Amino acid sequence: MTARTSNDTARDIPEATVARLPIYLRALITLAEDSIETCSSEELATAAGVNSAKLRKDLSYLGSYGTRGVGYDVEYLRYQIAREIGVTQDWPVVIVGIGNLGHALANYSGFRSRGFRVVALLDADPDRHDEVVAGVDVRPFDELEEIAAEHGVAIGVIATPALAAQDVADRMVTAGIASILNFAPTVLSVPDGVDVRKVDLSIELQILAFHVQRKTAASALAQENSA
Amino acid sequence: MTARTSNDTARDIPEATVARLPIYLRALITLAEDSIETCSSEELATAAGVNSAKLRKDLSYLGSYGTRGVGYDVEYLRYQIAREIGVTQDWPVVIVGIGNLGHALANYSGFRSRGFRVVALLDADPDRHDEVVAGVDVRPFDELEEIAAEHGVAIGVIATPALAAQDVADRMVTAGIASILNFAPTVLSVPDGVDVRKVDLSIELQILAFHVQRKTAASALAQENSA
DNA sequence: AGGAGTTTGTGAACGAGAGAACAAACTGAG
DNA sequence: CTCAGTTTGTTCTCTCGTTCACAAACTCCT
Repeated sequence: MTARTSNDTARDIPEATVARLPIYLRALITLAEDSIETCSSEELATAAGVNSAKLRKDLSYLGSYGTRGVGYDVEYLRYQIAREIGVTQDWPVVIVGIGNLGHALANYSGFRSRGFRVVALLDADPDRHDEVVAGVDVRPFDELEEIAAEHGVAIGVIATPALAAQDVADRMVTAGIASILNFAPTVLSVPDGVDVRKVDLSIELQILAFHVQRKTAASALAQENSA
Repeated sequence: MTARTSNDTARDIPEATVARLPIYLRALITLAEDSIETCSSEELATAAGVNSAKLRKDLSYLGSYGTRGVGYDVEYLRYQIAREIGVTQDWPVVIVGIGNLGHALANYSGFRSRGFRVVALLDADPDRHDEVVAGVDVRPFDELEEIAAEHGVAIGVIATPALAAQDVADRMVTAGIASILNFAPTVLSVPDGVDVRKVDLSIELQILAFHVQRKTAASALAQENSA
């Protein structure tokens, strides 16, 4: 997925593990809210919806933060994972495209609570400028470079229609944004070293539909055979 | 991911391949719109953002729909993939939770164009009932079973806050909905045979943040070494 | 102190997915 | 008809990820 460019000095953590760390983090936060101070790999795995062996192996890539015979200290492990992911620091983010989805993203509380701060909402449509969404000004798309430089933005979110997405991505790359979260239903082409993650709502539904169809086809066949 | 319950009579397609079929489908639709009648695996692979060998292997699970020395007929392959996924038929869908995200989902045109028809928007808040969003009535959550039965709903979308999500999922399962797309930041526990896919906005950002951090840490280190 | 009972961290087996490479099958020119 | 050129479908290998199983390390009770 992500291009490994430079020579990895840090021990590298498998991509599959990285994708699960935020899940563990959320589970730990929930446990902490319930005033639970210690948990076993089994308990944490259940809370995160994974196998306990997998959880232990994942955590072992970060270091040895548990105590045998006891388990993990919730607060301590929570901090270690947060530090590893990088959510102990503040991440300025720009969102481009203030349609329905852009609105939803701007209002999503899960961003702010994880250290992601929306510093600007950008839209090409002049009618939307000077609007205020979720306490943030909507600015002209042309100001992207300026805003990115000013706030040190490293992460950009694309919530435009498919047609505009590639242009937006190009401009983001020019502006020095090397990590992009793309909600537009398009394959983006970007230079090496730029990290793109894609979220596609209709693809998720299609995958579900495939499984539904397979299930119903299988049961119809079973019924036929038993007749 | 998905629990394989029944004895698979159909040749089974690897999960990784299933996840890519909708991408191929979209690429084919784009090609068709550009009046391209034939394409090679290389061209289609580029349009879909994958390796051509992987594409050919994926397609080979569906059957042998290409012609050696020629390539694939765009329209024919498009139909075959659509049929395999199941998007040639109509899929009634309910969305629960009409916040910002629910609104965005209800308005998302990519659903309707792929055969997903939103038959109802449900919300527990009585103030929202009889509102109309994207041409669809907002109904009380209590009517879930009734509506699901009436329209033969097989797929449910959860766009509620985290706290409500498990209850909603339980009710969906009771109502016979065995495929759930969950946008709430929670791990759902469901009986075997129920298929849950999760989309988590803040997790995607956290994964990006991890890579940014690693990149900047690596370059800082490189700079240090060269000094 | 010692032993029974837990629970972590990890080595090793296993399975799934990615990519290279090539034979099979087609087209079109001569 | 034959041969060169093209492109698919598939086999093989390698890498990555998952799971099992167990030694190491800790607690607590006697």
